[in-house]
Amino acid sequence: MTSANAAQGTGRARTARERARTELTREIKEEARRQLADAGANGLSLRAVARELGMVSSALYRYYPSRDDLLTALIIDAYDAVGEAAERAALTPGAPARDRWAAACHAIRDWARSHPHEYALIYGSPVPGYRAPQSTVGPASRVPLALVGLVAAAAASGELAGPEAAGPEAAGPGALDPRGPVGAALAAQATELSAALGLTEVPPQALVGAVIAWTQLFGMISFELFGQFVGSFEPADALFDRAVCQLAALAGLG
Amino acid sequence: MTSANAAQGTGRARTARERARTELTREIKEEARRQLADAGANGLSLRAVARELGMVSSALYRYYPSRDDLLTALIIDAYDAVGEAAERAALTPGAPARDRWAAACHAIRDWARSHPHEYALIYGSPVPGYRAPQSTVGPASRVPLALVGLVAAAAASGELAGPEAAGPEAAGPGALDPRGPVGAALAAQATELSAALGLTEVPPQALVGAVIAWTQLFGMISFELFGQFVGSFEPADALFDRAVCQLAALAGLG
DNA sequence: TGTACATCAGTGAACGCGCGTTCACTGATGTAC
DNA sequence: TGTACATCAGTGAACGCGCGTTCACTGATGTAC
Repeated sequence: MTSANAAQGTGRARTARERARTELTREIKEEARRQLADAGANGLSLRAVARELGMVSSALYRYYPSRDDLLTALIIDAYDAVGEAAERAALTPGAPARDRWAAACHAIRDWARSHPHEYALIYGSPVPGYRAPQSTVGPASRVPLALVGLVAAAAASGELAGPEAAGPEAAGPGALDPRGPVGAALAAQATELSAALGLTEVPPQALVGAVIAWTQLFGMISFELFGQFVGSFEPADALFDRAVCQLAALAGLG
Repeated sequence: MTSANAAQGTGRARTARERARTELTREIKEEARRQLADAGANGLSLRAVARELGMVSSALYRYYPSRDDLLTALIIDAYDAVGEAAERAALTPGAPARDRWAAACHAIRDWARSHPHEYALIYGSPVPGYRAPQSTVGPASRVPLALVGLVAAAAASGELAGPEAAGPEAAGPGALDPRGPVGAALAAQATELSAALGLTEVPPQALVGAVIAWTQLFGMISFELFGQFVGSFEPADALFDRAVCQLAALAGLG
């Protein structure tokens, strides 16, 4: 480990080749991200990336075996970036669950607004002809896991509002009750999922509430970024804030 | 008006040319929709459409002056189709508002599931390089109008649950209250919008609730169609049903 | 009813462009002795 | 420390493909007299 050219984790020396390789890999992805903005995922072109980097197109094949592999790398990076933002905001220890929830929602929205094309890449229409490989699944689940984890933590600490806290009228029409116990089919899916996640202490209706809130959150962000609010609720800040409060209530954090 | 070749609305005679033209216009859009499925909006190609119809590509320019105009026609058709489905379900007279709400939500989801590529075209990531013209705005607002109209009708008939019906705990933390009065910024946007729509009788928080519910609805459908539920809540029927009930409550129809 | 003219749908060739991927190669960097 | 060999990043040409759009044209359909 001779200072300058020591490898980060291992003690192996990093050769100039290795350094050049990581650097160029980074530059390729950076340029590709820039091109997502102009042309979208379908329009991402190895030739254009190479051209912009001053290389010949065939040289890129030393770094990514195909266009789809480059796309996969971008997708994983994007999921990791938004996932990390959500985790960082959600896992602030000490703060009440409700505040952590709001912080996570805002962190996700902020990331989406500052990276709209990467957001579209992962939460927009599927890229035709592209099948996401297994390696994207882990990164993709970081955001929902962070949100569900929040609810699980609240359940563990007794912060979670049960259905009995929902007031008299919420106890009304049985299965239609939006905050009451979930139906059998849904409960089965929920318990299976929470078992898979190792979160057995979270009650099914809270998990379901968190998942529904998760979809709402991204519905809101997608409408904002994809232009459905043009001419009505734009800017969408106030609408978003209110939705976040409602979501917290749905997830039992209200 | 000599029976067979009388024009539909006007009394003008329809020539063979006119009939051929409407027929081919229909066939072009039909084939283009088929290609959306394979290649997505970016991949929609005039040449491929022409090839499939047994025409030469330049012939299509008699029908659409450019690729983007064909895309616009598809977008308008899609908005109209989902809008009509929503209206038909929402405007059933007599039924209670809550049921009409659920019917509209299910009608929209059903349309989306049976036309996933058209759904992606209008609610997915924006097509790079394509600017939606003004003519799409009217069709695009049919769905939100149908939903807001439902809430407005409920308000007019006294069916709408006010904030006071939300139970003791909902009256809690002032501005954070998810069902209480909306803040000033949001109220201003809401009243401006309802004035523009000519729906002055609907209170701002009900309008805001309807809009938030609208975003949630499409968040749910997008996640279902775009694959975010793969491996967890799939099929999403039970989750969707529950979300719809919660949405009705948020919109004041619960 | 028949004829002369106008309209317009569809053809075929062309322009100029971009794409992903393969392959044999040169020459620089790294490694084992 | 120096040399022989192996590794591998990047080149340049090529393959075969598809695209949107323009343009001069042919020939069928429609219309006015």
